[in-house]
Amino acid sequence: MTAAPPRPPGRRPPGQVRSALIAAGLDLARAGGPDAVVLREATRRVGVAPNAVYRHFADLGALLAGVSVAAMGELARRMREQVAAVPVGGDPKETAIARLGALGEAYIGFATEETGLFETAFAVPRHLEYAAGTAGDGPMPFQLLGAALDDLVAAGVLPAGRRPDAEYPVWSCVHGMAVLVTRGPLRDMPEDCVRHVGGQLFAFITRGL
Amino acid sequence: MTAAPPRPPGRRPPGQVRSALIAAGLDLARAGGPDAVVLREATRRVGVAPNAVYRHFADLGALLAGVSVAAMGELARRMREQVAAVPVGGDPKETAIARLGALGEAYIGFATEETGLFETAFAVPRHLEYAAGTAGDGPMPFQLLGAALDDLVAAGVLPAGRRPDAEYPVWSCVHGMAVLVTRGPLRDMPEDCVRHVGGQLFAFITRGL
DNA sequence: TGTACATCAGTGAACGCGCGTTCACTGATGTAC
DNA sequence: TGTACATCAGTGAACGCGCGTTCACTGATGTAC
Repeated sequence: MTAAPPRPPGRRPPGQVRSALIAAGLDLARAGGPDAVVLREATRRVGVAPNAVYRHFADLGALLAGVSVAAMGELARRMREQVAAVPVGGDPKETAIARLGALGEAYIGFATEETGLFETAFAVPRHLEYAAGTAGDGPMPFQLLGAALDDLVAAGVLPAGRRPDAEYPVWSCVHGMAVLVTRGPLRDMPEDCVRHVGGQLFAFITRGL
Repeated sequence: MTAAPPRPPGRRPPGQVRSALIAAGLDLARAGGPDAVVLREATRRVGVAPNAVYRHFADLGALLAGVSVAAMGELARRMREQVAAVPVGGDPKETAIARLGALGEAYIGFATEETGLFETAFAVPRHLEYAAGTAGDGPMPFQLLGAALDDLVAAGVLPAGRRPDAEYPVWSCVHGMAVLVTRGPLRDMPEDCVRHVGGQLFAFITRGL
């Protein structure tokens, strides 16, 4: 687990060590959450001396921040995928609602299946990236939710007067359930029960909008 | 910060060291969350040798669990207080709704003002205590929410058919907002903005019920 | 009432651990003349 | 085209730190006879 394939010491192609450190950090985060992202272990996995990190990051915090952003990008990627899989061409109202549901399912699915990454994504304050939108190769979760809500308004499901700041209640619901179910008191609720509660939550949200 | 008043070494009244360790752990948790609950620092504050802990707890995990339960009890106490402050005798519907609002406000207030304790309360899985109800000197948060929902049914606000498991969506909403606002991406949202979003969330919940 | 003894909450000293970080260095790469 | 030199990504060794835990101990408290 701690050994990297034996590598001749020396210089690597530019940028490779940096991205390898992020990747190793992601693996550590996947397995153990943000606290498991540890400088020395990351360097061991990359096959590099511990202090080599400082050529690419100011300190451990900077590395962790990079890992956190990557984890958030991974969540966003998954949300984008799942929303893109919603069939188009049917009733616009139903399509818009289904898109919102797909976002929520992706969010909770990611939290459930990749709990360590999920935690890591929220472990470091990265206000700028979240607000500005694209930290990866596409819109981030908050923007995706905003777009889905705009669709709901366009489809006539959500009254325009309730649109402003509607992100927050919806996000709160879904994030709260994700946290309660993965790290909170509901953490070992059986899976079908989680599914049931998830469906209930979705009904609750659509009523609330 | 690390010094305790000089104390003659030796035996203390029974149970005192144990509760002092929990109290010291709570102080550490208050200031720095669950990761700050550290065995040696707790013993320093109590004025006792580090290994004295093992007379009262199996290990650090057991101490942390005790601190966690105490923190959860503190949250519950605050919720009970705030719900008891809701004036009675008016319209039963409005009273029942106001009680639910008081619970939510207490929850988010606690998360905001005592973020370290809030995190610590949820840091350790204590399924038994949560499920069984009273870990402190009164009902725990989950039971309080259940009672408030029962009141809503009795007052005719919440249709009885939607009562079963209604705890989960509501809890998710409130918990999610508490997390997002204290440790999540919204962590340094200005206070009046948080208040606004909180009100919006409450409206969202009452619509959803 | 007095005495022997078990219990038990405390002590001091030490253990090994893995961590983040700093230092002075080396040697390859790329650039200026 | 060749040579001197700056840049920079890597190295090995060491630093101090605070942690959780274990060990053999001591001395007061409470109990049995």
